Amino acid sequence: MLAPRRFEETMSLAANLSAIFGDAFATQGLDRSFGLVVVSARPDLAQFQCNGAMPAAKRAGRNPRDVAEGVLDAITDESPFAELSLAGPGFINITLTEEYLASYIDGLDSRYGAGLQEAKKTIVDYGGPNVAKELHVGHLRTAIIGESVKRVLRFLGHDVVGDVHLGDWGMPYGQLIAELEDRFPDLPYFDEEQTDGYPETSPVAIEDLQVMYPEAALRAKNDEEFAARARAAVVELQAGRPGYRALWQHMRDVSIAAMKKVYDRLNVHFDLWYGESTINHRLQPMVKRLVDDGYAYESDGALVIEVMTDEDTKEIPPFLLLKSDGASLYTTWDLATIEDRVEDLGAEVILYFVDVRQGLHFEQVYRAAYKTGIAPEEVVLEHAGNGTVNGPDAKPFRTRDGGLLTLRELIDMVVARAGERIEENALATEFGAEEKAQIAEIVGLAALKYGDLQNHRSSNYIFDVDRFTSFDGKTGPYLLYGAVRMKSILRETGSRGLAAGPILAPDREQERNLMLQLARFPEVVERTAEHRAPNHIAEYAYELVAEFSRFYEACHILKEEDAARQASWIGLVERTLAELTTVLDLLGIDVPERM
RNA sequence: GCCCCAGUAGCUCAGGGGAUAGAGCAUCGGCCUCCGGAGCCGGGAGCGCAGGUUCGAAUCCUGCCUGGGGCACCA
Repeated sequence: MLAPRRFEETMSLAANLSAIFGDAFATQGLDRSFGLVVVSARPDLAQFQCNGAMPAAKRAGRNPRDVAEGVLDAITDESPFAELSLAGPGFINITLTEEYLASYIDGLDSRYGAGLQEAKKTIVDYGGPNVAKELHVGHLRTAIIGESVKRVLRFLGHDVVGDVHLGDWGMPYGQLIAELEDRFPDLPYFDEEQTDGYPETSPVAIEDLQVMYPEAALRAKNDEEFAARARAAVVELQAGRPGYRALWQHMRDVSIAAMKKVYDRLNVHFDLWYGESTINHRLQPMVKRLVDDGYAYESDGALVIEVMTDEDTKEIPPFLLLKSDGASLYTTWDLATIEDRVEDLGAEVILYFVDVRQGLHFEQVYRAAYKTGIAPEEVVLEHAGNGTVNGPDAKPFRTRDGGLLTLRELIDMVVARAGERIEENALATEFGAEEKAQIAEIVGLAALKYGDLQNHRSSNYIFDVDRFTSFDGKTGPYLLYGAVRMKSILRETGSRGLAAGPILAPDREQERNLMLQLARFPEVVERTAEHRAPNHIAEYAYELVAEFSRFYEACHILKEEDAARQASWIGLVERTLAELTTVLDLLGIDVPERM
């Protein structure tokens, strides 16, 4: 079956054609959706194809070739088509006239044919870093995949809010408070008599926390007395003990400041810096209601919600609402966060860009949310899981000594390698050291992001700094090179007083293919949004640059003697650069002026 | 034990029930009077196994094999 599509919403080339064929199917008493036109799988035969005659015939109990004949006969306006033909069991092959294609490209605006979807209030939950711990490799994918999908959804007209959703409310902060109390017992935060007037500056820097946290965590593991104090500290923190809250606020502030530096470098920007603590005020009322309404019951001393239903053939463990000591935990917070997002933010769609290994957890949370009415049925809760960044051994990436690599170190590594590549290739030789460093930063980040985003979000991939920073092949640097070369051409034509003119009907294969490529953008963006998977648009970026390179090879703009043709080509370069820049921006990748 | 995900070219990965399964790297062979050769053109090479559904399956279903991951008081 064909998936139902609402192609009225866009003005894309394929959508225009789909509308024409949809009408033709409708005159045959068949569903319009069978008119879906897609890029041909056989470019040697046609540019586009419509396969709807086969499923339509099956449903109508007719012969597919007859249906296709009927559809072709029903097309009233054949002016866009250079050729329409029937092939095989019922494929309709479509080739456009050069004039129709050129006129379509000529009419493109800054949306490149993409329509706006019905706006949904969408919360994108990505990041999820823990306070007091430096960002590490594990935070890379969620950040850049979430950022890209956020941008894509926004481009398509959705009302999108990105939330970092900090891990800021669990055991680590009890452990840190207990650890700090041991080390600095005289600090005012630990004086139970004092309830305000705490210092404004933090007693600990982020570097202190990064050293202290692992030590405290280890201690809690081996020292039961310490662990008990840490647990007690969490309870008091969550209950609102002023000194603990003030200290916690310091830890949170210095952590966020450190994280922002890394996220800014990645071009990842959150609208909300909410965290688990944000919904603390909701916990007690929510739990009380869930108990009162009979959803939550006691099991082994803990409070749980049954989330398995009669239809389930598999085992789903109950949702843990409160621990047996009465404390809340991440499940509680995630549920209350849904309540918060629905009630306070008006969320219609909540997307979680979190490691795929959290799959069962989210399934439980979503089931609990729907069952209890915290999420109304029409609210979409979706876990867009991401895989891991692996080392050469195909296991999650580690440093040589087995430790976790911080995200900052990872970025530095790629940027340094990109800088070496620039030197090796004797590029940017005329630039000063500062500009070179800026270029290396942009190129390195493009290499890192494109190396990641070209993989499907849910698959693991092998991190290979040499491959990612290579200037050959399907890499970030190659894409930037393509964009920079376009800029270079436009600078050159501009300096010669040459301007863009109307797009003429293509008279070379490479010119036509570039136009056809430019026209594919809308469906790619929609597919990216639908699957919450930036690899589709990453693939498209490569195809676009590759198509441009062929055009560049075949159509020498400066040498072209026909002024109208030359102006048309300049216009084509302008449109290609503009679309590519948009595509790269949707991936969160910046383009330098020169490199 | 149960559940989830994956297995596609030598390597790293795409792939939307449709025709002849695509890229990049590597490899072999071509192309520099030319806007930036970081390029372009071409060759060889592949869907884990066995069934099933379908006019049509890498794609959907079942079983098996292999690998990774997850299974309430950590997040």
